Amino acid sequence: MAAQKPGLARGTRDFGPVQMSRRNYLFGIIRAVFEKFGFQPLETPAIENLSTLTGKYGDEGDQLLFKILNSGDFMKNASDANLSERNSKSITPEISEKGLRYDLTVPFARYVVMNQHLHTFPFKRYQIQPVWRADRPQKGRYREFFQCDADVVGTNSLLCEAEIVLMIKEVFEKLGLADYSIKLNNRKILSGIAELMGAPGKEGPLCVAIDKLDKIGEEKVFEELKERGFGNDAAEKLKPFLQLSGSNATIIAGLEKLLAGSEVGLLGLAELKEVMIMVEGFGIKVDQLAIDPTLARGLSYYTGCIFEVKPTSVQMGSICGGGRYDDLTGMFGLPNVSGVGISFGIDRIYDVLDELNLFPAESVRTSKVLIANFDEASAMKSLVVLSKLRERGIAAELYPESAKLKKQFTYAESKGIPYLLMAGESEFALGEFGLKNLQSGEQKTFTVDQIISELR
RNA sequence: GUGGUUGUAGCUCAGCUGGUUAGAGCGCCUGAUUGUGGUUCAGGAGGUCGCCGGUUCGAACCCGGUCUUCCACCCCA
Repeated sequence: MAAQKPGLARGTRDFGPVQMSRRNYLFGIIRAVFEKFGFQPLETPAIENLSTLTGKYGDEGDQLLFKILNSGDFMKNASDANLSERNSKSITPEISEKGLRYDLTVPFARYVVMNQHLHTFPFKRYQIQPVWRADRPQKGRYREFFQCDADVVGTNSLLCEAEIVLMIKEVFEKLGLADYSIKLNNRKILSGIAELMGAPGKEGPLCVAIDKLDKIGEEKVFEELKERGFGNDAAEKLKPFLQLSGSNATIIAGLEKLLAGSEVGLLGLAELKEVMIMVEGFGIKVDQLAIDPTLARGLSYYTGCIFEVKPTSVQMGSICGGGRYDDLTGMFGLPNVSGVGISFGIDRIYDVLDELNLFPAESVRTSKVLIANFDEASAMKSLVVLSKLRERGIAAELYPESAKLKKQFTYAESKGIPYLLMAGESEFALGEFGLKNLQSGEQKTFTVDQIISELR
């Protein structure tokens, strides 16, 4: 039988030792920051009931859900009508009731509602797990990728928003990434703009259109708005908003005037101002933070502040995003619990750091020393040495065969092991061993105890 | 989901208007060097040209389908 050719499912990747070392380095930094801000870990299943997932991400999102075929004879419940019409959309609920999670926020909301009794509010959790989207893959866009989320539910305090900004700053500072911007806006401001344009409640289409601003330009945005049913004077009303620029203070002052006729809009602005004041209150300057009233991104469940982080020196989509959602737990029967959160897209951050060569060399984990294997008897005696090294916390390994030294050297080098220990017959006779630094080529003779203090 | 694009050795890529045994560099393996790698030299292995089908006397090359990659749209981390 011909062997089948191995391959990966579209949009998925394997992560080798080097990649995993770097990914763990990223996870470690993000986790440490989350914990420092008082967030506690949580994990939820990869698989959720489709009823939990659908209707939370908008029509587009629903389309991108990976659905799981029912176990067993999944066709027995499929209706003849849908079968003969080959109607995929209406037959889906008949043959699939589970799906892969699309993000971590909705499963979190589900968890909160199911476990209200366990937690006192506000509840702060972080969650680092993969999510799946049946999107068409591109650079920085995968079908399986990890999100690193931190969310607070059960408080309306804008302190949470301010702390999110600080966490973003700290994570990227620790990663050595300086070229990025944190864009901040508020859904209520967008609602206000829609209201002033004479199309209250239509912030959805408005968002979609103005989000394309830097791609297609003002004129095309206006055209699109017209197509989507905005009135003729809508464009004129929108223009001044699009032209706002300058410092955050200038933009706030501008918004103050422009939004004067909209109660929601002013509410959103007040929230923005408070977040800015709180960030300032921490005594930390966040130069990357920029208020952008045209920032429209975010899933459909956002209702207040929205965030987006983009690298500025690398061609890449957002590497971090989030916002406040007032009604998510309400969809599962627990109303009046507001939440706000942030999600770091580790796979994109990885690509950005890789492109900018920002991974420290030490981020690759490997043994500190390789004990050369000269012959069976010496190898046997090396085992005690190996134990002693490991007892003292030194990652060490013995080459498993008495291969040629050249081969053992090559092995150590390719694995990035910095030291090679010569442990043959004569060394054991003397009780002293040659320790060679593979990078410098320098070799010195030590007793086992000296080796330990040398390598620690 | 729509339109386009890519696919040749482990890696980066050549391969003329279809014409015999498909090449290079790097890497890998062996030896020079029976216990000291990274340099040098000598040799060697490795490809059903993404997959399936079609046209043709003959296909890596042309055509169709499919998968994959990347790009645009859509949306997003």
